[in-house]
Amino acid sequence: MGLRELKKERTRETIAETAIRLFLAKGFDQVSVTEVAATAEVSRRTLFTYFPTKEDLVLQRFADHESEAARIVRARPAGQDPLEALRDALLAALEQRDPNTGLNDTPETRAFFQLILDTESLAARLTRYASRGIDALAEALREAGADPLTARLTAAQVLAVQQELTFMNHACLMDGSSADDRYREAVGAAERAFDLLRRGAAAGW
Amino acid sequence: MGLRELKKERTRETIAETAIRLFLAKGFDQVSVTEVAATAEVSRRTLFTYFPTKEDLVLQRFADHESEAARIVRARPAGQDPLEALRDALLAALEQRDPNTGLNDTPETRAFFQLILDTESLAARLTRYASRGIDALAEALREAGADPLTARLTAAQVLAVQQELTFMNHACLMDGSSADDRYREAVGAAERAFDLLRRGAAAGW
DNA sequence: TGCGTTCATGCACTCAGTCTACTTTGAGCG
DNA sequence: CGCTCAAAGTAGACTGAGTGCATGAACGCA
Repeated sequence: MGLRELKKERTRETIAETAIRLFLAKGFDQVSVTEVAATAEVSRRTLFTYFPTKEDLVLQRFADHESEAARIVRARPAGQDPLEALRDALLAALEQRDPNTGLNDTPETRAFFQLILDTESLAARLTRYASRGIDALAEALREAGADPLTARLTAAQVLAVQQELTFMNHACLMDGSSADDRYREAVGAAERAFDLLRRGAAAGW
Repeated sequence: MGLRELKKERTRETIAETAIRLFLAKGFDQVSVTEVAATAEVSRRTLFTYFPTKEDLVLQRFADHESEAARIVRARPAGQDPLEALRDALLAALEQRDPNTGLNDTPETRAFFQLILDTESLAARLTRYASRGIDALAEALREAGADPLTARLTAAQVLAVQQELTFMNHACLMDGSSADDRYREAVGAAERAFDLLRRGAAAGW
């Protein structure tokens, strides 16, 4: 990687970091793109070559995880069921307090989540990234042997449920629980969720 | 209802109708709010008192259906399972070629759907409305006796799956099928979807 | 060292959405 | 009726996001 690539990467990082810092401090709508650009010491125009919209300053990191679920399914051990692989990956992420699970209670992560939930345009775009992941996951499930219909339906269900679990974890943390307090419940909820996916609502009521 | 209310309602209708007509003819991004206002013969400012954003000119009708699923659960016959009620409602909607099922092949409805799917900002906002419905449906499921966790998870699953079914139906219609051609498959897909919800993925693979 | 390509910049522009101050008009009442 | 008030509409300026274009700076390579 040449010096050129390096500087680009660094500029990109600086811009996103600066933006998030300002947004956390003052609120997404209270900070203009012009202010972000000035603080990051680039021109407005440059900022927009790196990030197509203001929302992407915050969310582009999620875009990279768009097809995470599909990746997990493809990388599963031979013979393992896709749903099992997804469940295990989620449990592992919970154990590591992966921010994406909503179970990370460092002040920055909590504030970051809250920023997104408090800002309509950010929440909307995040939901959007999630639903793009459906296509990728459905494709992976087809490769795993599911018929196209089941693949799509299951993909939609899995991602919806994962997002919901994340929200619930975050909500608990914002209610005052520590991540460690919440951990057992979060694991229980995740297991219940995959139980629902595997065995259906009939099994639980 | 006084003359005042009447005129308000009429103005609202005129604006939305005009907007959609223009958007269908030229594309969402090719029509400015100013043009819509001028064509509808109101001021820009008036338009924005009726519709908070440009997207709402197209989508506000969906906002009203936000808690449709919750309503169906609450209105179900005594003793009937909520999932059954939702399935029956979906089957009935398919039979009536309800536009919300994606199974309506009048040129206007098809074009309308396509407009939304083709326009990133519209698609994003629509997804957003759908996920707002989760809260309402979860509440209704709790009233029906589900524990809070199961209620939320199930609500998320049901709405995700319904949206997916709608997309699939619309995609088939855009591929050239007539609504009647697609009807049987659509019913099958819906039944399969609720089967997945009720009995889980394990039952089908 | 020089040359072409890629990247950054400044500036002007369009368009969404808001604010303020002003005019119109339906509703209610004597 | 006509008066009056509040609700509704209007005009126009303003902020801020995002784009197009022409120009300048910096890297990579010979």
